[in-house]
Amino acid sequence: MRRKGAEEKPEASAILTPLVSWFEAHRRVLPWRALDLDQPHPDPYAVLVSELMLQQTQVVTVVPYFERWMLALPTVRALAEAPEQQIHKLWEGLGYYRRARFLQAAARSIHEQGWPADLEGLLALPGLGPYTAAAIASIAFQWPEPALDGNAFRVLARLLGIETDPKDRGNELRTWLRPALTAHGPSRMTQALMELGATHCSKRAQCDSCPLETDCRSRAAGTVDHIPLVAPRAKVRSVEITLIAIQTAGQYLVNIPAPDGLLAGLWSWALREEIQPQDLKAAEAARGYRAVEIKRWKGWTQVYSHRREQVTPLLLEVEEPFPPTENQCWVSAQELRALPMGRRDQRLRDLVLQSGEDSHAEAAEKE
DNA sequence: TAAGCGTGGAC
DNA sequence: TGTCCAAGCTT
Repeated sequence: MRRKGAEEKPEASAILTPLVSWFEAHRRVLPWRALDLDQPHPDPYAVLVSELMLQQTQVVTVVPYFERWMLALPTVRALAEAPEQQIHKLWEGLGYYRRARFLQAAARSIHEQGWPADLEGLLALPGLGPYTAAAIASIAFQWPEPALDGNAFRVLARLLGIETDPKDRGNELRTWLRPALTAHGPSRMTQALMELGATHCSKRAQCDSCPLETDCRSRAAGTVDHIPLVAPRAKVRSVEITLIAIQTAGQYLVNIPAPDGLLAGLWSWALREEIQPQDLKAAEAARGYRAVEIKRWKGWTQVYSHRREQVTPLLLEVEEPFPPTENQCWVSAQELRALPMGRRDQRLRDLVLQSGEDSHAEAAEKE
């Protein structure tokens, strides 16, 4: 009896040959990408950094972060020895901030024990899952380990006409793909698949200029737009929050980073959930200080992966600093600027500091 | 196993 | 002012 699927597939190295020549003709220049894809990468650390940054993040977003990171922390050792505040500042705005800490933990492991000698060793590094470990194996070290990201799954599902969720067939697809890595070069083959998925074979496919068009089963069957099958997503919870900057005499009250949870490792403003701005004064008075509202800006919607916030930003002033709670402290404007914050809190920081500059300018004009 | 974890691009 | 998704991983 034939097992459905596996035996019916064409040989990978043959069917993917046009993809390789297309890639060599059209491949993008990326700051982490080696020129010679036949050799091990001259800087495996650059591959490690890029792959962590690229998790769930588009190339165009990563490029400037990668450039800054490599200038500031050009080696495994530099990263291993860097203060946590620095790595979060370099990561500020990129999202999924756990990745920055995982990256440093991985660098510390490599600094102490050297690079792993096999895929299993890479997989044991913090922050490296099946995709990232295989990507580093193939791109940095030329080991024939197929790296299947969303792009590769989409390309292969369409090429082979897989109408179920291709992520459920990862082992089978990796086994099928491995000979193509050996034949065409692990680094080249891995990057060619992802590059096609990111450019031509994206969600809205551009089949006319695809090097695999003639062999693509979903193209022949007219099912390109229905493949890959995607699992339904979880609902996003909506909350209303008031985001509060409290200032006095050039000092600002901020929350010290939490060790886990949303925006872990980042600084933030005081925040009241489900409290309407008009009720805020009473709420603040109950905490033992009297605040004067200086400014209230137009709100916005802050979207996270699993949470949606209606943000009302507010600037309050107190007459003198009061003792902060355990997880808060007062900082100067200069210190404030240096703190790593998520986008929501960056946004209020920009408003507050701009407001401060404006009032100074007004004061200067009146003199 | 399913939920938690950010942000911005493309439409 | 919405939806879908991106070079996914951890717990």
